[in-house]
Amino acid sequence: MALDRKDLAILAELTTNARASHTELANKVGLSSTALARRQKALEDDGYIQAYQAALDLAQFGLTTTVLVRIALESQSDEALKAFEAEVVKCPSVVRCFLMSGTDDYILIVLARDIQDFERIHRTELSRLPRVARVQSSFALREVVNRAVPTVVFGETRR
Amino acid sequence: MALDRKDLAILAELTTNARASHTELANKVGLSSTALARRQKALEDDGYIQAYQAALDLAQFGLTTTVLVRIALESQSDEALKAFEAEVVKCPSVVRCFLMSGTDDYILIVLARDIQDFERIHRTELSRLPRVARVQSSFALREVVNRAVPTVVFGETRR
DNA sequence: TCTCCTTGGGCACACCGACACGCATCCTGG
DNA sequence: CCAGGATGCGTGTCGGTGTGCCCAAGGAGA
Repeated sequence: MALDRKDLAILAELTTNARASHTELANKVGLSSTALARRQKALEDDGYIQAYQAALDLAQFGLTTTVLVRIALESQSDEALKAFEAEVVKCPSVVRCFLMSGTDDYILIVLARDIQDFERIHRTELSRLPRVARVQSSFALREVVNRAVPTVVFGETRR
Repeated sequence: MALDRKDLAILAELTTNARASHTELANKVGLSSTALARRQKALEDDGYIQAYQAALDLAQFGLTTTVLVRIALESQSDEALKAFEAEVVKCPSVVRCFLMSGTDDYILIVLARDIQDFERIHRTELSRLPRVARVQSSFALREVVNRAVPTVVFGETRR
């Protein structure tokens, strides 16, 4: 299935206003409400739209500190990876975890209230992860770009 | 303003089903639709809920490769930072960019179709960024955790 | 060239549900 | 005992959503 510009316009709008009604979207895209409803349903059924979710302001919850954590394991054996991953998914402050190529085995993104809070997270969550050989933390001083979807998606021109 | 468990339950549910109706949410949380409507509006007005957005399946768009890019600048002067940041926000394949403490100046998260596509991005987007001294790329082999909101948010117990 | 068929769009309508309001109740704290 | 805040119920109105039908455009085949 290929997407045309109107599909991309629908997706671009829904990534901003997920609760927009059919008529509302139809006006912005330049379609009738029924044609738009068909397209939107197709985008959902074909899996382009995974879900509709509320975006929370994490700063409002006091989570203003982002930390990148590099973790190297004692060994890269399959058993060690499985043991580590089974535990890291339980860490409540971890929002992302990548298994990486290169020297570092894993990279985590951790959200904390402040530096003191990260010390607590380091002690209660990270240091309890199994098979860890080395942990290296870097603090994010500022977030320059934060997009859910790369703009390249909406720039494609098919059809 | 403090949030109680019901507020957190509302937020937890809305981060999954942003289009849920008042009655639907009310049943899950254990409130009447009118009490829920008041709370939801308060959460929006107080800024806890920033927006409602559709989550796209980026793999459906062919973006299956995540790359972490470490960038060091020639100098950390304010002018160099500003020049770099003004350009990096224009890169269509960059989804996140942090100004970091420590040795690396910036860390980017880039989404690409595959390794060949990242070569193109490296050539057309990254290598054109100003004041760059060193670029180091690491490929994510797998995404172990990917959460929009840390689970710690919903575990708080106030009131 | 003509015709058939498919695909996508628009119009109209009817139904169902959501949303907002008013009011009574309850609980808690002063 | 009272006052304020929060809840729940009921109701009415409004809007969205889904359906059926028709139309236009384009492609395939005879």
